[in-house]
Amino acid sequence: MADVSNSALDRRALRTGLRADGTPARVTRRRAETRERLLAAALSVFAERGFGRAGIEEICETAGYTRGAFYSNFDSLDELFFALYEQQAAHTMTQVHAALAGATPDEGLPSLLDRVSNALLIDRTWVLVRTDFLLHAARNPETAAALTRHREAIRETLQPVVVGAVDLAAMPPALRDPEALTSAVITIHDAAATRLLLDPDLATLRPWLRDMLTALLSPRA
Amino acid sequence: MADVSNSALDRRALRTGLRADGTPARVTRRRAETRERLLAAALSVFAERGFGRAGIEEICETAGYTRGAFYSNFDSLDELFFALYEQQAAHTMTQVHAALAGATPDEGLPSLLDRVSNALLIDRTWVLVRTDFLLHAARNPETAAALTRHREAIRETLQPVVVGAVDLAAMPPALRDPEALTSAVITIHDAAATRLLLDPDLATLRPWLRDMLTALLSPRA
DNA sequence: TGTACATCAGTGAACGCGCGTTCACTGATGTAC
DNA sequence: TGTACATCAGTGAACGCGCGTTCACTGATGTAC
Repeated sequence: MADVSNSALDRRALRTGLRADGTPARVTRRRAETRERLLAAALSVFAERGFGRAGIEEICETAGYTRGAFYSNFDSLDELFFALYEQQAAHTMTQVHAALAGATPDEGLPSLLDRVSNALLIDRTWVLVRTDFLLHAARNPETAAALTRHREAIRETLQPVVVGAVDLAAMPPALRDPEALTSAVITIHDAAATRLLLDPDLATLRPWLRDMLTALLSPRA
Repeated sequence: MADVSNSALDRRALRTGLRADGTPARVTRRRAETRERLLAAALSVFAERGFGRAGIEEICETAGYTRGAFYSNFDSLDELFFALYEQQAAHTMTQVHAALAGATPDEGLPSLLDRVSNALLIDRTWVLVRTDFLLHAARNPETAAALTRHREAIRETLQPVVVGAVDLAAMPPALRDPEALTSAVITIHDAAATRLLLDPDLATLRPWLRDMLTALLSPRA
């Protein structure tokens, strides 16, 4: 006599567009657009006020809906935040791939990394929200795992490029390992993003980033 | 007929312990302790919940007071947050000075920096709150100025030590400037703090930090 | 050191607003024929 | 393509809780003598 119906599961199914049997349910155009607009509004509200001070009301108003629309699409602000992160993370990966795809075979690493970071470091808005997400992750292991996964994916994409363009033997011991070296490159990029928070001037940031990467990767005696 | 009394000023005077004429008013022991306990409670609540989700009620409860005590000591959460930052920033400076004071003249830079970062990088709690403060600063120029000032102070303290122990001529161009070099050292330290958010294990972080600094400061051909 | 008095610091009750959450309803969208 | 019908997605009103803020009050602290 197991009760098959379960309202929480049903709602989940509704939101994720899966029927009870796993069949993808129709997702109407209208619904998809509402979701998009809510995500876009959330990005802007999170950036402006911080995740902790962003309200459902405010996000819906920004998106041009009433609060019911939110509850029809998400269970909680946390879920929306997570969805937003995944959307942006996917977008980031696309950008990185695009930047690398344009590479000529004999192009130097500095120029390559320049192009990658020009693609990534445009967006103060996203740096603000991403940092909030980092803090959220620091307090929530599940979120931390997702974030770490995404960073790993980026590292794996970048690693062959970095290793192919740097003479490992000329690196100091701690950077002779490809993984460590690529992580270090990403860390420098993170540091640049942090600087962007205090000084929004990209014109000073870009050369700084380039200089730092060049310094890190310059060959040793 | 200028009206000399002004209730906002009066309240400010009360809080800061200044009379209208600038004379320091008596600050009772009781009051000072209440303030301390509120700051300590705020640190813990901010760390646990994030600044954005921390409530006055929760902080007072943690400190063992009712909400009135808060309003008797601060005008707003922002003001408390700022006071907390200044307190901790002062503490940080003390720690840095203490770490440098213990130096022997012929001690190597790596060992020195090790001791500095051992003094600074203990405290995940404070890293959490400081990152929140950074975000707060990113949205609030006045706060950003205070934060930048504090970072400058640290750099000025560290700079002679770094310059004294590194062969500038053996650095890549971008790091030959003492200011840039010291900033870079601090940036690496920041990056380490960020890592602490995702992986609380100090045992892996400390060597990482040391390796990164060593790599950055290792002489070039 | 003790007492009387003045001021202060924190209490706790009261108020009210903002907003999260729910839900019956309706216009919008999609489907069947 | 058009119409009738079924389902869905978002509306907007209602509810109520949590909490920020105020304030008259009182026990604590400090001062004068």
